[in-house]
Amino acid sequence: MSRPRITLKDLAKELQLSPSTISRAIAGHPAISESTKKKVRKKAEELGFVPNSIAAGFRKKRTHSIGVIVPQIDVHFHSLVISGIEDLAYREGYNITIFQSKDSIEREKEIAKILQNRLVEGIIVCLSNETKSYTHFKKLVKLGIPIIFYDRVPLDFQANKVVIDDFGSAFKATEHLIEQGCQRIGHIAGNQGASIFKHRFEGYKAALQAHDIPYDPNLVLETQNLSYEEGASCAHKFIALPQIPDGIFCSNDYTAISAVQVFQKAGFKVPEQIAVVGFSNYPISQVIQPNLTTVNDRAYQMGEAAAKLLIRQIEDEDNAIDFETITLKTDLVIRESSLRKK
Amino acid sequence: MSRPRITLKDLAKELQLSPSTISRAIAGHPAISESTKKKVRKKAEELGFVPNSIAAGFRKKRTHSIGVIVPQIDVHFHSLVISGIEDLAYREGYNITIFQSKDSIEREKEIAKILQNRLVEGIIVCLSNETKSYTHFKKLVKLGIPIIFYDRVPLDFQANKVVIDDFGSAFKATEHLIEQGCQRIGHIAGNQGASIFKHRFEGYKAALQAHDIPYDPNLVLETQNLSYEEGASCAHKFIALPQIPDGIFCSNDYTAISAVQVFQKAGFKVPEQIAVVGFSNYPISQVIQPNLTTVNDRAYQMGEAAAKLLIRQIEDEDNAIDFETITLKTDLVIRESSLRKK
DNA sequence: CTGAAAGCGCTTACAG
DNA sequence: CTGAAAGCGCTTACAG
Repeated sequence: MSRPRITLKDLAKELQLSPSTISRAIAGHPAISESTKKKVRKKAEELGFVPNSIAAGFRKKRTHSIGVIVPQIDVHFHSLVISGIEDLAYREGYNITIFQSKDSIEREKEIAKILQNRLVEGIIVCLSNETKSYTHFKKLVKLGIPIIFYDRVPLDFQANKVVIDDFGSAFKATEHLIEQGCQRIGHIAGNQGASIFKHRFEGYKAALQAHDIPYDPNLVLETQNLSYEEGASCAHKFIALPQIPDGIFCSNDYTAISAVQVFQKAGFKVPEQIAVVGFSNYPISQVIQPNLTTVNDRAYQMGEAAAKLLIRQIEDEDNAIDFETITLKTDLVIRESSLRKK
Repeated sequence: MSRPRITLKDLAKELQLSPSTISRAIAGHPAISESTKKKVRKKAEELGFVPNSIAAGFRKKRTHSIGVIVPQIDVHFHSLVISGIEDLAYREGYNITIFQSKDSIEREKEIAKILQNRLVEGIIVCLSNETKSYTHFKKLVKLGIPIIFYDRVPLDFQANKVVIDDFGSAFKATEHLIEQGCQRIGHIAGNQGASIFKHRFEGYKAALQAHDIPYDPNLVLETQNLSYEEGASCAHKFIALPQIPDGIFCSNDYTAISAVQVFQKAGFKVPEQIAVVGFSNYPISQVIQPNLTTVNDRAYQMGEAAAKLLIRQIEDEDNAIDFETITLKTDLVIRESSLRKK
């Protein structure tokens, strides 16, 4: 398909100048006279010269490429994060190369291996949910490639991380239910093996305590994946309790929405009889009836922050920066599903 | 950050062999003896040698990189397409570099300019909705870079395209409403400047005609962006008609969902009084009540098909392939919102 | 089976 | 202000 491309050398021959001069003229080097620059640019335009940035990058040992590893691109949270990464990277002159681990530790390891090859100057990762050890990433760090983790971050591993304040978000969400008059608040929890869900659970408990509401373990249901189906089954369990909760804090929007639907079908009014709060502010939360109160987890900003931090590390020549953890604030988006007082 | 990396030369010196031999041994060249290969691999492992694939790619004039330009990553349709592209590319040993045009023709042009630089071997594009002329892509084609368009594809421009059968999908969807007993079927249409929405409109009309139902222009409402808000306002207009439609075919799921909600709030039963069909099979369509009947537009398969076609073109050495258009089949996912007969 | 040499397309320290 | 030369880390046609 590709026909021979015009190179610096071709331009040089054509203009009776040295390749060095052409290179400098194209790059806008101050030592080159304006008249030469003009001549070179005109000829370059005429011949359709486009610098081969692979060659330049190879020479300068730069690719201006950032690797991104996500479990699954079409999960809305991740696509929003990627959008934030891309926007910031684009502004800063970097491009992003994306890989999906498909939540498989094997594939994540393969990808990590590929990325040893100098294709990217740094990496942004959300761990697969199978990942328990981080040796494949340690190898990359050892090779001098900076890595930023976001959302699902490694625990026992010194690294750069961007996370949200899960504890504080859960605290605020639960407190909001209390302020709406709820006294018996349930919690649909994510897998407690993951720190983010543990922190949310703890924020929930702390809010109860802060308001002198006794903690009742029967009101907390742990799920595997916070799936739509699990949300429904949790809701059925809540209904089957001797005394039904009057408020539910859910660790994501899917479970919150399916719980709302189960409650409604069973004849309970949301929010009047049971108020519900979700987590993540998925687009769907503003579409279902009633609109769902939820925590805006700032996925886009998380992507921006991760990219900004990574680029800073890449360009930090004297390697002065140690590891850094950025915690992003969230806000509670109050909608109809929890609003009893107007 | 980066410490000096081990190169072929280092390995060669260490093992008293020539760089050529090392290169061949690592690549598994058949001419090299097994014993040498074993020695080289052992030493490579020991010193942590990782081939610099940028250097190799530069030398071989290959990057194994595919560029993808989408309007917006966090639009579910596009993230699903990207997921399909990534999966296929990964299997074939390519990586994907992603850019967002943000539906801005300016940004799309900038990106096209960047991609002249030999970073990628081919490009997959969904046009920005501002794009009317294709000179920026023609330049890339002239440079020998293969391009595949998907979904929003250029009309008056010879190119490789992957699309779905919009006409046939709309026909099937409308016919389904007729089979459910609808006799007065409305249509919420997308911007008729876009071919995909025009084809859907035409499929709708053709189905009516095929079943001897007169076409009534009052039952067709054109929108700008098929937004949730526009869907609601269309629904209000339908309600205000002297005679309300008993079925609606919508060009996407957002408008379908908001229409359903407006109808329900106004006291109409869906599907009993008004049956509704959407388009795209967004995740939300299986969550809202009633579940939405919709056209599965095979976004993931579209990504796979585009990547497959592109890689074929990249690897088609003698440039034997002319332009190609792939039309994917869709299927109608029948759910509660249109199902009157059980 | 192994090696010496050339070269991919740039950039840049050095020299003038 | 411009040029000659070296080199980034590989691969490969050619030679033996």
